[in-house]
Amino acid sequence: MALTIYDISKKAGVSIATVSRVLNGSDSVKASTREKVLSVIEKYDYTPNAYARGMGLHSLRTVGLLCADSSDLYLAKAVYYLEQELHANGYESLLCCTGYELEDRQSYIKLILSKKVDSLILVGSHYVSNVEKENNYIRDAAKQVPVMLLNASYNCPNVYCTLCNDYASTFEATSSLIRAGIDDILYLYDSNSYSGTKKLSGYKAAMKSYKLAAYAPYVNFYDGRTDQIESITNFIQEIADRGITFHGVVASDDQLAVGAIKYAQKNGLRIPEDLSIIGYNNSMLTACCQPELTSVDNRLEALTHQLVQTLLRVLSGEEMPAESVFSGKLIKRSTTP
Amino acid sequence: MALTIYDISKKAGVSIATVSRVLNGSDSVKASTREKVLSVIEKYDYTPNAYARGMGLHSLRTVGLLCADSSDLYLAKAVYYLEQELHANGYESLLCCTGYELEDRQSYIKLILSKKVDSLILVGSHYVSNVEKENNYIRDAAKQVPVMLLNASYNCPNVYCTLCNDYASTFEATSSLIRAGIDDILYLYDSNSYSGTKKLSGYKAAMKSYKLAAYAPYVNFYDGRTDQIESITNFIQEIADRGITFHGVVASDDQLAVGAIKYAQKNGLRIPEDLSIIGYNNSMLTACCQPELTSVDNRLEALTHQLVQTLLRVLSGEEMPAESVFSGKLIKRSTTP
DNA sequence: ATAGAGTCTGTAAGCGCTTACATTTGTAGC
DNA sequence: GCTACAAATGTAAGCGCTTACAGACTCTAT
Repeated sequence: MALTIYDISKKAGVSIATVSRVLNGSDSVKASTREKVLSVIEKYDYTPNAYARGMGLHSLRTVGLLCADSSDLYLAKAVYYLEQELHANGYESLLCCTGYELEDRQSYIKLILSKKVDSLILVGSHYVSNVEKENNYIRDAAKQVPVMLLNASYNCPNVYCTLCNDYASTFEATSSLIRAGIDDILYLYDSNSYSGTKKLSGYKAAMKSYKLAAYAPYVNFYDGRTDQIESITNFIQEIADRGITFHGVVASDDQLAVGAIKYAQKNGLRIPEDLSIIGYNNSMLTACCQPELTSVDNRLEALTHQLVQTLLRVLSGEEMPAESVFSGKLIKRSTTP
Repeated sequence: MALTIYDISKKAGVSIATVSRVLNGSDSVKASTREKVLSVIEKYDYTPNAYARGMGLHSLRTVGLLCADSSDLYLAKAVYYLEQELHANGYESLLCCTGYELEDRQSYIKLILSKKVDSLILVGSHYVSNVEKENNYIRDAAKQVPVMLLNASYNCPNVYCTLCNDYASTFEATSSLIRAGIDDILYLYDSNSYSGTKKLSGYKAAMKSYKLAAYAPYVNFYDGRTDQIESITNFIQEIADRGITFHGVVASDDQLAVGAIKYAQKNGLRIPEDLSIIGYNNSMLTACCQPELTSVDNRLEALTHQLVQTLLRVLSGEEMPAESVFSGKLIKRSTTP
């Protein structure tokens, strides 16, 4: 059986309260006593039982990190930054990969709340649906702990949002192609999430402001199949085969954009002369393809940093703004003129 | 304040013991009583406090998942599979991104063990060093809980390893190029970890068995800088500029291989005629480049599945083999003849 | 010497649950 | 209707910790 605080107190010749105080860094312990206790703890390599501790402390400095799929390039990066930032501030992360189904995410949240996390971070805009009723689970969770949203916005007490202005970024990306003289621009997207919708509107608004016709087919490839890129390429091919012409592609995601690059290569189209392409997220994929991909950087590192800082302040009782919005920026590379 | 078992017992008109029995699925509760209790639980949306529970049960069904960098393509996928499989079996994952430094990983482990996880999973071969002393932390941790290694092998009581035969895979990959008539093959690697060393030996052995000279420069690019691919390309360029010739590249990682592809493209070399390239991990990058990358699939899904199954059995007291070794396979695409 | 004000430490009452054991209730056989 | 036994439920003692409160000690100012 592992050692308990009683064993340590006995060996150190003090009461358990004193040991507990040393453990919790209380300053009302005489230096010599502290030394003595610490040396015993050290000697026997004692680690306090976290269950018991959690009961007394009402906080184990743990937050639940929910993301749909931690193997997604973008989400993985977000999870990484968040975990690092949380750890640096003394918090640990309970990771949950909830998938994209509403029901799964609900059962996950229930479970995670039973572990008495201090907060819930929902990573990715998938967590906010356009169907209001489907967001009830957020509302419910927020009754118990502060809920932090990364890349999505939802107006509800005790919910804090940190996001990029995806509408503006996509508007700008689209406009940049139009200004370069391209007027038939396809918008590829694969998600009806909060930010997915914002991006789509940004594209549409840009086209409309130049009085151009919008065409935005929805690509339904959520699962992480290895042939995903090929599927995207085929999808675009079908569109072209239907006689729809386009000289520009704006995508809601770098992966979709890579699919477009491969489509162009398959058809002997020159990039960017015959087809200009813009991705989103500025991921490592931008450097893997040839030519290298122009993409929108949505400031993930800044977002995650801000999110954690907001969380820490909320947990310490400060009044904080419910929404922090950053601006993305277009990183020009070789797939655009 | 959240509801406790007392509130529920009161509302249901039974004792807390009965509620507890219902919660734990004891069969010594009358059906009608069970119904009554369950309906109250349902009505008030009660979730038991996991810490209090953990004290009684001596397990919170949580395992610590340590990986160096969850944003790494390969590790992220591993984390994803592991989390899914664990969750499906009623376990949750405490994620820790420890970075690549020994000290950080030690402090992380200490912390995570205090949270009384049921096991520790070390994701990635970085965790096993060739310097025996540096592996002491594994030994220590294994005294407290079973330690599972993914992609590495370490002989120690209470440590269980699930891995792919990287030596054989790299031997085979290298040999396949040699058999295709290429005799100046460069091996690119970026890690001196357990599996890194195995792969390197596989390459060397293959070259030696055909009496060819090996040349394996070490690429030191751990950090996730976005210009990583470019750095790799430059690195290879320098080698070529030094007058070293090579018509084949075997890499310990897809990303390194992509760097090689870009090097070829920059220098107008045809792939695979002038330069053949083989990657490792069979990641999504294989589909992002042009031509598509031949790569070694190291059976990640099978590995993670096996690892969790082994863990579950170990936790339930079964005697299990200390090592499970899978065979990788070469997935032929367009960067090889 | 002694009250008063610190400073340090100990005592004991929880925290919300599980579970051994005690008690009550139900059932069958007479 | 009573006994004997099984089934169902309740009582209460932990689990290992935190922390309010009380008590003991030290030091200063009188």
